[in-house]
Amino acid sequence: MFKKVLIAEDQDDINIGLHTELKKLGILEIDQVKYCDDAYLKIQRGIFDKKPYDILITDLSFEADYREQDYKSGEELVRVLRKKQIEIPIVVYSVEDNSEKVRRLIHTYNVNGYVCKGRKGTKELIKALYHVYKTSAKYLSPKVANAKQNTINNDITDYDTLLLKKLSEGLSQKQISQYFLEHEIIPSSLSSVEKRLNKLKDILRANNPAQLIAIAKDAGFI
Amino acid sequence: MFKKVLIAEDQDDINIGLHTELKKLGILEIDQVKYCDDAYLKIQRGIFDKKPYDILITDLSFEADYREQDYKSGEELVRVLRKKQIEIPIVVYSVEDNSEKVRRLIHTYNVNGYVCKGRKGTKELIKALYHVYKTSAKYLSPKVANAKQNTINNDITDYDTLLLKKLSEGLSQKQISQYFLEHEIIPSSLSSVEKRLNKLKDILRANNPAQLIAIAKDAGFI
DNA sequence: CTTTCTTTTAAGGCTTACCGTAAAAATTAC
DNA sequence: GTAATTTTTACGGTAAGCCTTAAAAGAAAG
Repeated sequence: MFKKVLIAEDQDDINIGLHTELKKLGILEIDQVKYCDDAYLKIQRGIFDKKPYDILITDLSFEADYREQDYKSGEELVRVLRKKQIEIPIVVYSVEDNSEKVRRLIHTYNVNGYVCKGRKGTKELIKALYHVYKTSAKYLSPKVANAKQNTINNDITDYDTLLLKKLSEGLSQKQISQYFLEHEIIPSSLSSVEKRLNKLKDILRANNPAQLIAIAKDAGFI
Repeated sequence: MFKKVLIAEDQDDINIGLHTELKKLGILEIDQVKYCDDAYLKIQRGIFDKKPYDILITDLSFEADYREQDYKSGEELVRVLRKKQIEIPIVVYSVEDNSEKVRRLIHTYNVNGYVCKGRKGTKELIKALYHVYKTSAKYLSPKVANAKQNTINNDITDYDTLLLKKLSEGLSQKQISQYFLEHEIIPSSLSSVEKRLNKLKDILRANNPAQLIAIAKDAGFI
């Protein structure tokens, strides 16, 4: 099994829980950090000292506080690691279950596993660790197993989330069109904004902008 | 200190973490449930057996799964307990930090403490437990300490929240008026719905229904 | 009971959203 | 290069939301 593990997770109760469980697996070196910047530094340090971590377990969302951070989320941490060619095995451990995000992490950043926190989160995490240790295949929680296929992509794009965000900020469709024009985001015409919004209402089964925002908020797009 | 504690929390890693920490405090009987229904039954059973729990620590959000539940959230659990006159001390332990929800829990359901999960969540929870054990005052995490005042948002009535809810469900103003008429909620006219919505937009500083829903969601009214 | 005040309802013009159609521009295919 | 396809933009009519004014109904005061 892995011997030297780094956990990036800001919630302290989860840290205690994970520490308790991983110790039971016989993992001796378990380092835990509450900020992504610390994780990055520790990983770099490990490489420098020729004692690299065997695996990184990271959350996605980290609460912002007084400490200024370069990397504010697990995704940013993963991005910089891969960008710097640091090929440490990574398992993401998060409550998020948005397929698009999972797909991105798996395919773009080549993370080795994605485990959803929940009633059986730690059990699945342990399964994922064994899985990643033994095989080269990706481990995915049952909840997000469908994210493996990189094909079906009728999901929500960055353009869409920006659109929803602007709508939730009180801009009219006309104003959004104007905003897109000014910020050179294409398509920017009122018609296009309308069309996109229509598609979103179709996908999210909303009758009007108000319900659209309600659903988008609940689903976590904005 | 409390001797018999019940924890309602669905995430298993947090359960392990809390168990580890509370055991250190010398609490002998720590029961943990992953569903609100189970929490309710256990509390009832404790009273029936004349061995009631000293305190309930509960999360707010519970993930829905195959098991059908009567009480689907911590708030519903708290509501039914207070409705049945079960005056067990309660500390809510959640990631949510919106003041309106905290205010509602504190004032309407008379919970004894509200602790935000986070980097120092368990430490604060322990502080809250001591606080509730020793005093009759409410314990609030620093993040939500401002929720103590019950003054600010008294303008928003039950009528308003229903209105916002219906709006978020995709009903047009006309349909909401119709709904009110059918359910004998007064005022029900389209004009009145408009007027009230206008006032809400004024209070919550929203430009249009979409932003209104966004703000209401964030503030926890719906 | 009458007057006064507040709340509720009604009606108008005016703006924004919604929906279909179609032209213009950009991609892709040939 | 042209033709075909998709994407983006434009326009027009209907519905919904927005805003003001004012009448009708209810509640409070004399």
